[in-house]
Amino acid sequence: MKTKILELAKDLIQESGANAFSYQDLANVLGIKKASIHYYFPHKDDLLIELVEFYSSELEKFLSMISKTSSEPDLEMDEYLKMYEGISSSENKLCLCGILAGEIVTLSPLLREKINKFFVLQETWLIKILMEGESAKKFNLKGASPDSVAKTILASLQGALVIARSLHDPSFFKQVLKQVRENYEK
Amino acid sequence: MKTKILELAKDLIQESGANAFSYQDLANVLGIKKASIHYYFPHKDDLLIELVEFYSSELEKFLSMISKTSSEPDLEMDEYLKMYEGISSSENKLCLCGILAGEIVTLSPLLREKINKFFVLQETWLIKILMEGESAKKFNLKGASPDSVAKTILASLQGALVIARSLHDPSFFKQVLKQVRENYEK
DNA sequence: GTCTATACAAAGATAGAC
DNA sequence: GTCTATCTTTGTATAGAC
Repeated sequence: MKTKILELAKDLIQESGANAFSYQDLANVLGIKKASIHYYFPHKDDLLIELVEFYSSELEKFLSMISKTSSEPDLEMDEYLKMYEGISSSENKLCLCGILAGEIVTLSPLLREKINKFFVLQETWLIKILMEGESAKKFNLKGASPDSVAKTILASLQGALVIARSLHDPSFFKQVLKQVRENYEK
Repeated sequence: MKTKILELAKDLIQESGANAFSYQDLANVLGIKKASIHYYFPHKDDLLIELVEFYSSELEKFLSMISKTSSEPDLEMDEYLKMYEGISSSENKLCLCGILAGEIVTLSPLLREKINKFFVLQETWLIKILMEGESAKKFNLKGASPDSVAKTILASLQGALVIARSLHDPSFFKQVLKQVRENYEK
């Protein structure tokens, strides 16, 4: 049940954010009473923290899976971008940490840290891949630092998710994605 | 007083979002009772709609002011990007419509339309400037369409605002900004 | 582990006095 | 226009029975 709660909370928050979703929403879908959810997560913050940890560990697994499956930087980057495409094509959802970052001011200090680690994790991974791709002559950063390009890719993807969803325009995301590749492709 | 309410609501929402701010918050700062705010804006949605209209008209004025002051596309673009830098350097704030877009699922249909018009307004302006810059041989879009580049600039800036604020790292925004220029500079 | 019941606070909103 | 007072609903949370 604990896992079911986390999975559902993830979906609901990716749609509405942390402030607009409630234990009642969870209870309605799961067919239990909201008091029962407090058994697993006494405070909402407990749930949010565990959720971000869960989400981050999923990402971590995904990123290391990529590196094992395909050893070519360009293919690894493709897999990474495909992950974002998946979020964009799932109706009405954003990246969990992207939507939470928009609410960051209203969240607890510990939760903020966890969210920030999520971004740093991606940035670090991107830098690594970009450097590998450059060394292997697969990428061309056109004089920019891997650091700058990594940050820009991350920002573009997160921003594109938000705007594309708002506009109900999946092609918005796709166009940005295509343009993002220009930052590192030869 | 109506203007004061709008100005304050703008600040509060740019920090916390529409769902996490209340009439009580406004009343506390303005030194009046929350019932008094209902006199100006019977429903919260009324306030939000008028606020987005207000914010969009400010943007519209700003964009046409740019075009009158400096007639060079590259300088106009600089002014536009400076506006975003201003948001990023104002502690804890995002673009009003950026933060609302993150909450879009929880907002009224009319409000959604207004928010979307805000993005379209910027995109349209960016396309125009990019095309002018290309014609004047000031910009180089490297084979990409003005449309794609405009969407990417918009997404990058909005995403960078969110992440930079979350990380408490103004340099994150600055690095992305520098990289964004690579999309159109010669 | 899930329930009922309940406490407590906050939010959006309205009525009517001044 | 602003106030007091009040209503209604919702959200977070806890106590204690089963």
